[in-house]
Amino acid sequence: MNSYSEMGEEMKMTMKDIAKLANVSQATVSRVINGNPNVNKEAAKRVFKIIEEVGFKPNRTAQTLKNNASFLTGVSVIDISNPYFMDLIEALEYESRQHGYNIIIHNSNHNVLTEWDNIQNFMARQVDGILLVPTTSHNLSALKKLEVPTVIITQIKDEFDSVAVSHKQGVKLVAEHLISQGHHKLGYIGPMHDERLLFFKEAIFNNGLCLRDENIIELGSDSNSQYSIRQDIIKYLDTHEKLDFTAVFGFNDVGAFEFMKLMNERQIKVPEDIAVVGFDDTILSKSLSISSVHQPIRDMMQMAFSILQKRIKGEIEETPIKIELEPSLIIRNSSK
Amino acid sequence: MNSYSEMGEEMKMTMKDIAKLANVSQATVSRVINGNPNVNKEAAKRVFKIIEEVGFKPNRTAQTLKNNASFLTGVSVIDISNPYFMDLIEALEYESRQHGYNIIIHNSNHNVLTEWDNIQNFMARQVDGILLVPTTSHNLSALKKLEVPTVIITQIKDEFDSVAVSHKQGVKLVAEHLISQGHHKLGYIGPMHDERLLFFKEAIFNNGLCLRDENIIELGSDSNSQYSIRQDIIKYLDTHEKLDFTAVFGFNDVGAFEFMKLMNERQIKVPEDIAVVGFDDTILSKSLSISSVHQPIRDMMQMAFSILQKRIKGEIEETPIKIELEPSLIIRNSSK
DNA sequence: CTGAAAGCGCTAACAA
DNA sequence: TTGTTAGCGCTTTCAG
Repeated sequence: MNSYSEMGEEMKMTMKDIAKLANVSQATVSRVINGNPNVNKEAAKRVFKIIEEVGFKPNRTAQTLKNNASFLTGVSVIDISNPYFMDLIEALEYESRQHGYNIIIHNSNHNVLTEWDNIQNFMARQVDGILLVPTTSHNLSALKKLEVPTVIITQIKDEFDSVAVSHKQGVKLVAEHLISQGHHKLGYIGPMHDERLLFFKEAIFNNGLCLRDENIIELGSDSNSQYSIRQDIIKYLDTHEKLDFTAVFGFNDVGAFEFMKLMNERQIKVPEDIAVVGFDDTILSKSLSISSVHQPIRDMMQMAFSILQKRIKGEIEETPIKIELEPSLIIRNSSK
Repeated sequence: MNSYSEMGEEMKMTMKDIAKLANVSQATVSRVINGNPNVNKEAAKRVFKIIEEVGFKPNRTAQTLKNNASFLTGVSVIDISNPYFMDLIEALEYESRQHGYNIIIHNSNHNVLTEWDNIQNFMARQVDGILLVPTTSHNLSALKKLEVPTVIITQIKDEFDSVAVSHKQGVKLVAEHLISQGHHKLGYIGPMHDERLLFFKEAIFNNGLCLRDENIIELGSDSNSQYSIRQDIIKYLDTHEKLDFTAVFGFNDVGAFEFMKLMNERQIKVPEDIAVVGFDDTILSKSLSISSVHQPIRDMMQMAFSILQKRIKGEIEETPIKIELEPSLIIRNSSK
């Protein structure tokens, strides 16, 4: 009976234990595991056999400490309950697995302080890189100083590698679609300071129309939970007896979705009375058949990860890489 | 001089650096950080100041190695694209953050091998514990041998701490609800081997009725993606000219949801022609107003995490803790 | 109160 | 082809 199985409670094996069992030095075990060719075939075979038998796995923590590489990536998103970011996470879990990486996921909840906490935690955990959906630009300069490989996702930010869809183009598609459907009075659901609002106004203006302030259903920019979005829309509806627009654009699917549900509840017909278009093309727009701007999430995350990898390996020059993909508009029942 | 400092990249600070700057030994820095009271107030203040100034964070990897505690938890779920598991992940991210833990999330994709990979990876990463939504019971005995603190979630498994909702009770609520609505011919959407099917049959039988085999829309048990579920349902619909049931129970929301959408597409009225009930009460059932069995996810994950913590600290006896919560049925338009 | 030193599990010179 | 050894950054005796 081997000494390792003598105890009822088997201790966690280390290379030292394997070495003893295989009658080699611990360094040789390390060599075998790391595929170093300068090892006697017989010895290697012995080592492999033992490893197999006892199910040994090298301690990644020790490797991280020694190699200064953790194969960990930190991911911070602004709202984990939004299906869009869930899709992002799904894609990232897949993508990182393909490359032997693991991810640590954090929700910043639209909170700048929490986001900074997240970043600090990533650093303490020795992540090799960070993928960030930033709350605002608030933490970016401090993050830059940390000099940790970082790719900003879903937004394009100065001085950072960034992968995103062109919001401007996506919003333009929405505006032109609605206008081409004969809508002249448009509305918007979303935060005031969002670039999608600016682009929407711009696109409308370029078509000889304009977006009236009264037709903006403002959402609080910090608390974008489904519940608070619903409340914000209700507040608007309660203070506006009659809606002065025939088509509305939700800056994201959650906004469009909640609006859609409220319309249903109030017996207002979509698209007959009001057309609705969302953004992100999540399960929300798919389920209620809401037109929405589609983002190629898989591609985006694949690119983001690939850039991050290159950055980690130092394979690319310092100038930030900006990738802006073209979105497409998926037209569904809510706007035709 | 290595390539990093040549490139002007500031090296990562260590306790040694802080010690030098504060004119104390590295051990003292460690004491200060860990709140050891036996440190000169002045010295401590100096150390704190430096730490603050340079933004030092102790290396968690080194701590893990030394302390044999990582404050990492491994989470493996069977289908990350299912909103139900996304809700689970959201709750776990929140819960673990509250306790200073981080989670590593893996998708096993209903694949036993992938699940075992995930577990191996968790071990290599030195997680303090594992939260597992098991694919099958296949890996459980091997997992047991690893002697790592583990809590099984969403299912109750022998020999393991488990936290779940009573599937039996949930399914019973569904059956009784449908029957009380006057439905005598019932259908089921889901895998053949799932316990929910057994419980459904049982509950129906206890009400003097039975579930006919022809009314089972079988879903492949290994590939539960939204797409394949849809395909399975389509296959059934294509081979059954007329549906011989007036109410159907989807073993999860994805099944109910896809069925619902197909009914809409084929102009079959819900609930007039067919009533639909799902399971999990996810955003899917909420969006299409499908009745569904609600699971108290936040509570479940809170309990699961709490048990895991106690297990990690060795605060509880060896006999597994089983927690089975009562589900509730949320009745919506799809069945009334 | 404080510093020196051992060691967590691993990798990578360096010798042999 | 091997073993010995020196750390990676940290915590914790053990002396002083």
